[in-house]
Amino acid sequence: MKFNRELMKGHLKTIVLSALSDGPCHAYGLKKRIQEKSLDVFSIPEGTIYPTLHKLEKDGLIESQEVESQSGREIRNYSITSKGIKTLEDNRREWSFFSRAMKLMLESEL
Amino acid sequence: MKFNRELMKGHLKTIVLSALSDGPCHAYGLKKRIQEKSLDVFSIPEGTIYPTLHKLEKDGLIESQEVESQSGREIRNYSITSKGIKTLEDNRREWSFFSRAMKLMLESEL
DNA sequence: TATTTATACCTTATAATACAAGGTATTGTA
DNA sequence: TACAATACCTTGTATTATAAGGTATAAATA
Repeated sequence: MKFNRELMKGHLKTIVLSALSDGPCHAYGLKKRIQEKSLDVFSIPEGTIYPTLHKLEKDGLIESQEVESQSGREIRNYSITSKGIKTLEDNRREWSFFSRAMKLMLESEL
Repeated sequence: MKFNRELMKGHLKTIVLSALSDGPCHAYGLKKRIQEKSLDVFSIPEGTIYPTLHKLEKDGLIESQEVESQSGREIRNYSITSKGIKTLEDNRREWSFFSRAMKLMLESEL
C-alpha cells in the first residue's frame, strides 16, 4: 500500500532519531534500516535523509565523524547524542499523545 | 500536554472530514466539535479551519449552503459528500497503515 | 445601558517541511 | 567493460498549517 507522503511531515525527525537510537550508522545505511524496521513502509528518499541528518546535527541531536569502512571507503558515521535521546523520548510521548487523539477522532460515531 | 503543531500536517483534512461525517455543521461549530471529540487535544485555529474547508469544498469532498440559524443569523452549513466519505475511508486506512509503521519504528530494540 | 465576550466569517503573508531532480564518485558484479 | 549499487550532496519548489490581521452580529454581564 502506498500512502500520502504528507503524512510523514513532522514525524520524519522522530523516525530518523529512532532508527539511529538502535546504533551508529551512516546516512545511506540509515535509509535502509528505516525501510527494514518499518517493514518497507517508510522509504525515505536521499533528498530527504541527507538534509534531515544535517539539520539534526546542527541542532546537536546527533553527531558524526568521517570513518573508513571495511571496504576502505570514507563514510560519515552518525550517532545519537544524549540531547537526541531526550528529544526522542519527548517525541515518543508526543506520538502516543497525538495518535491517541487521532484514534478518538477517527472512531466513527456509529 | 502540548505537542508540535507540525504533527498535524497531512492529517488535518482527515480530521475535518471525520468530524463532518458525524453530521452537517458550520465552520465555527466544527472547530468546537473537533476540540470536544479529541478531548481537547486538537484545537484548530480559525486561520486553519476556514481555508481547509474551502479547499475541501473546491475538491468536492464537502458541500455547503447558506442557511439561517435559530438565532436568525446567516451561517454556512457544510456537509460531507459521497466523494468525501470515500476519501475519508481511504484516509482512515492510510492512517492505520501509517500508525502501525510508526509503532514499529518507535518500539525500542531493547 | 454600556461594554465585553462569544459567535461566525474571512484573507494575506510566512516559515517550515519533505522531496524531486539534479549532480559526483566509488565499489561490486555480470 | 558496462551496469547496478553504494555513498554523498545541493538547489529549487510545492504544499502545508497558521499567525496575524480584519469584519460583523448575538449574548452575557457589569
